Amino acid sequence: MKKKWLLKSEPDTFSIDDLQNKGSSLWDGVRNYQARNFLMEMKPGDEAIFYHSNANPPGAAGVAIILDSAKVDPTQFNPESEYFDSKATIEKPRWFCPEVGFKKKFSRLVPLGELREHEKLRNMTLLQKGSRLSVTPLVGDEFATIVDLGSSKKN
DNA sequence: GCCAACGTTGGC
DNA sequence: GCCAACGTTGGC
Repeated sequence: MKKKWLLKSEPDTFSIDDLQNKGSSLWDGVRNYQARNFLMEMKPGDEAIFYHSNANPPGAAGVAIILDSAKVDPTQFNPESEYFDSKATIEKPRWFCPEVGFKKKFSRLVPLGELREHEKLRNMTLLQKGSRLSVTPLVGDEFATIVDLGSSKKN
């Protein structure tokens, strides 16, 4: 069974356009255990909403597809990297990242405010108070609902 | 830039 | 194991 996810990224760092240009990318740099556990659950063929956080406006920007399940995140071993983790060792890596491919960019960015207003997205993890997780599962028809919004004109 | 809501760290 | 201090996230 294919699962659906939501991946947050700051567009100043890595945007849907960057993913489109590269075609695919390791989803590295996640340094939160709960988010990591979700990354490790991802399977090839799973799809994810690509969400722009810390943007103006923040919102859903497109769709990504998981190309390969999570493997060891190489940035944790690199002292030059901002994601370096001195407590991680080759024998006991802490962080893992899947390979993520570009699927599509929405015809319009669906702003956070509009996601909040949508009846069917009421229980979405992203919208819960204080939710800062950068990787969350989508349930029910949340994924399809957001894709519909991103593929249509604003009402 | 502000600040609420978290997560992590480290002394005890 | 508790918890205060600190750091980060992310909307506004």
